[in-house]
Amino acid sequence: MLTLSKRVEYGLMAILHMSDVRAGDWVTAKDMAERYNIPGELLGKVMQALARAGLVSSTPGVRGGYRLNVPLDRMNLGAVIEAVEGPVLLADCQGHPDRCDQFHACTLKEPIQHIHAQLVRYIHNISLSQFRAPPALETVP
Amino acid sequence: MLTLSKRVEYGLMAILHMSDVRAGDWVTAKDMAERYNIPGELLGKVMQALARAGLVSSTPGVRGGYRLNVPLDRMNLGAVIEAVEGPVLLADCQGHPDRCDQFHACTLKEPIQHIHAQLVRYIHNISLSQFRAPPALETVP
DNA sequence: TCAAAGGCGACAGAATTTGTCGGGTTTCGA
DNA sequence: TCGAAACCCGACAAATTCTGTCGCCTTTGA
Repeated sequence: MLTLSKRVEYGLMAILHMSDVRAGDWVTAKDMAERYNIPGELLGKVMQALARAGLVSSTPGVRGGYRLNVPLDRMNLGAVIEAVEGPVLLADCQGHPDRCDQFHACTLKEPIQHIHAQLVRYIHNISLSQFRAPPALETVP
Repeated sequence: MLTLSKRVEYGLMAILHMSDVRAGDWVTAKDMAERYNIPGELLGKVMQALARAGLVSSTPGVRGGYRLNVPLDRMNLGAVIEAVEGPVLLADCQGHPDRCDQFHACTLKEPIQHIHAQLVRYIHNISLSQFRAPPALETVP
């Protein structure tokens, strides 16, 4: 709960990596997989998902690879999560209302939709540039 | 990802239920399980976790049960999640750094701690009174 | 024309979550 | 005083989800 999946982590690592490379250069999934010790085929799938969502561009062929399609500071955590895992659901009754044993007795349905909307907005406001900001300067009272 | 577990849902339903009952009345896990169609033993464990965290009081014995220990508007979502599932982790490398195949190559460690701290603060600011607020009045620009 | 790359679907293994069972301990009331 | 009803707790089985692997296809460029 509230834990990023491996796939999202891999996607974030790849995105950060690509943002370090000379703009316009193509980077292969294999390269990144080796560098970060990520299973190659899995990173491939994650990259394909990011490409489908338009966050990165891809080109096949022998000199192919991936590159960022959007500058880092215009990407956000919510977009990456949704690209890699599909829509965020706060409760799975939002996705599979049929498989919920609490159906009509449930007192959470409506409030969950409310909180869900807040949370989605929240994660879409977390810019990926925060992922390379200097360590948080916590305000200690 | 970002999905509330069944156990947290059950805990929330129980808390909302108890906040509806005359203050000071004891409610049994069995009663709530039947009313909301929740497996009894499971709800029992969830209630025990809430009790250990001090959110509810419990009393054994034939006229025993549970009751709220803290008024609804002073409870928050983060406290319930942590009571039921233990500490929130944004990445499981925070809990099991050993089992992370990316160890030193990982570029996410520090930023994740930063975002994690933000997120924990965020969910602790979601008051449970929001779970029975009227439907969200979205500000449409 | 061939090696190297992305694209995709199906599947096995691992891990987590959910639910069940059995046995305790405490309390109240008949 | 004794038993029913409740909380308490650990261990285990079942179900689900997540992770990782494999095979085959298409595209590109030297």
